[in-house]
Formats: sequence, C-alpha cells, structure tokens
Amino acid sequence: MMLSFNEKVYRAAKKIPRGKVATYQWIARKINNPGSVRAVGNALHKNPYAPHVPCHRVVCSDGRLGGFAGGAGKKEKLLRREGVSIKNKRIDLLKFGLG
DNA sequence: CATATGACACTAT
DNA sequence: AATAGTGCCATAT
Repeated sequence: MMLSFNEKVYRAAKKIPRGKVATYQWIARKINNPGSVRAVGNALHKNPYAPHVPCHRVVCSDGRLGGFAGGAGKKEKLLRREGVSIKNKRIDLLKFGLG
C-alpha cells in the first residue's frame, strides 16, 4: 500500500519510546527523506492521530522544543511528565544519542 | 500548473 | 551567544 509522506512521518514518530525524544531531522532521515525536515514538522502539525502518535516527543535539532499544535507550554509539560528533563527551555540531545 | 505556508536546519553576521 | 537571512520539502489553495 502506498504510504503518503505524512503517514511515514507518523509511523516513525510512533516508534519513539516514552521518556525519550527525537528531532525532526532524525525523523526525516528515518523515513529516508533527509532535508524534508520542514515537511516533517508540517506533517506533525496536522497529525490526525494526535495522542496515538507521540508528536510531543519530536523537538528541534538544537534542543529547543519547537512548536506544538496544542501550545508550546503543553508540549514541555508533557515531556517533563514522561521524564524528560528540560533546562532553560532546552533538552540535552546528547543524552539521547542525538546532538 | 503556480504561489503561499509552516511544529525546521544551516550559515553568516 | 544571539539574531537574521537563506534553503528545502511536502501540502493546501
């Protein structure tokens, strides 16, 4: 079956385990479309599978949270709730093997 | 088909 | 370090 770009994004995001985060870039690479980071963000913004897909676990490549459809503040809260420590509006990507 | 938009990333200043 | 400007790609209109 033909998966649209967005669906690929949701699939990749779905793999992100609880308590962990991934970058938009990470997703873009995972779906074999590096450079489509923007489109990835777009897909997650639309994200019709809201809670089903942990879109809140996707952050910027520089460690900042990025955006969130329900409000940036909400995103931070959700992440902290899952055990992700956020310092000065930033996340240690190194801690997750990214950066 | 062309233009505009966006939850990014990178480089230059 | 912080702030602009540029590039990039998939959708929506």
